[in-house]
Amino acid sequence: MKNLQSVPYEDEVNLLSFDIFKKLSEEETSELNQILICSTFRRGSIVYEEGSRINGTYIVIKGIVKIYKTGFDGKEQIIRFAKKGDLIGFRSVISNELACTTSKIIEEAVLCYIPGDELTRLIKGNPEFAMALMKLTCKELGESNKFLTDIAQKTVRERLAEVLLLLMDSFELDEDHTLQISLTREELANMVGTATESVIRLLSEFKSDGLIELNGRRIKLLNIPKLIKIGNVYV
Amino acid sequence: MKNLQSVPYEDEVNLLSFDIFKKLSEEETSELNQILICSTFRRGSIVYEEGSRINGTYIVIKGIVKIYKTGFDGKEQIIRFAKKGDLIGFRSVISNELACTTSKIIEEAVLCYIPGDELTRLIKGNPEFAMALMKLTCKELGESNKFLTDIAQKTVRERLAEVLLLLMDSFELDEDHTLQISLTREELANMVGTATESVIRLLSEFKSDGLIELNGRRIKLLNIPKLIKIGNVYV
DNA sequence: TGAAAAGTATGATATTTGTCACATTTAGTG
DNA sequence: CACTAAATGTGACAAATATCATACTTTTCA
Repeated sequence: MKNLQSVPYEDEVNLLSFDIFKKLSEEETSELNQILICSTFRRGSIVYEEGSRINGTYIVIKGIVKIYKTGFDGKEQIIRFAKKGDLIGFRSVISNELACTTSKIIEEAVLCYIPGDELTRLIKGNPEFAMALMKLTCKELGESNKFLTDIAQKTVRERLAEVLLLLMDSFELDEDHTLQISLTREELANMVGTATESVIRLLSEFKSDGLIELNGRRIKLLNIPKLIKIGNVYV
Repeated sequence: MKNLQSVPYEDEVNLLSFDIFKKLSEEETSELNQILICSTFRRGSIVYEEGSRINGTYIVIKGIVKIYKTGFDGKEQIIRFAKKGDLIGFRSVISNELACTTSKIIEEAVLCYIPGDELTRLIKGNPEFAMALMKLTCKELGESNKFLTDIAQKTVRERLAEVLLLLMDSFELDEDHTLQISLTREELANMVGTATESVIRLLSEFKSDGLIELNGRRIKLLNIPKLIKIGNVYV
């Protein structure tokens, strides 16, 4: 139970560089800047836990946050990963419900806290901002329904290929075609919705089929068109 | 390809009786009333189809609408049912994407069309309304993520019990403990995310265990606590 | 640095669930 | 009302996936 602390982050944060805040006025931005509390969170830290009350939202300045639900038997289901520019926890603040997910840092992160009151004030005071936030939520809802359908209908093999491609879209590949996010096999399984062993087996299979290359947790995508075909992924 | 037409609906519609419009002012309500186009849709009608552009949203005045996505192999995944007071199609209007679901009438319905422009005007002009709409979306997102986790982790048996309970919450039981919605076994399967035959088998099993009683498509819930236990449903 | 913990890998096996075939019943429609 | 299509029900079987056991490897951190 260590690593749960966060330390203040002193650098300047330029809110306007994040899409979601683009619509804010100068005053709103500077006011928000006054209120923001930014901290560095170490790997493994829990930002908030499912079932707890959240009184504000966080904007991710850097790092990666894993957002997951815990099933009744304790197994994680990863809902999404948040990275630079993403908001986390804001759903529960708006709907005024207890957090329905847990947020855990998987790559050292800087997060800035925005109190719920301030968020509400911005929404009510700035229709353009409200609209942007609503768009964001609606897109997320669309993605969630899409993935729901995939989990319900696709095989594990298809879903694994799809998840690799989703990760590619979110975190890009480096020059070497390697996924820029490092996940354990168990985490991959918790995204795909399957057993860890199944992911391990399928990854080896993809590897021997020349679709990917494995170096510990680093995954290199060698044949993207084939992965698209296997995953039945249509853009 | 019949039944696709809708006929004008002439009765008075009292918008303020719907939660989502409670925050509208008198002028806004009467203006909206001018613009609303209400129609009766027959069973089987398609309101809008996945992939098409939607330029407005519909409020359900009466009846039941099935909202589903079509998987790559043509199989339906039911996302939700909309009933009196629910908005449909509004997600795509806000996010300005093509419809990501199809809406089909499964019980004769009256729907009123609200053009996207009007919806946007209301959101921008009335922060309370914007907030209410956002709450709605956030709740839906929470439910979607919850169900995603269930589909990923629970067995078909658990999910079927859960779905019966969800239907009970949405559509209530009559005095006779019978679910007030009539679905085919295939539709149940398309909610649960399984094969039709599996639903048929499990329903008979529930029946012989004395949990439910079947009369064609009418399902009577006899032992709700046991269904809760089987479905691992925690409120 | 080195021990403990966590993660990865693989085989054997059990379980769940889907698929196919076919009979029967029910519902919708001219 | 009768006829056709759709839906329901059941068995046999196949396929996909989970589970368990165990060995090996890597990471973590005291």
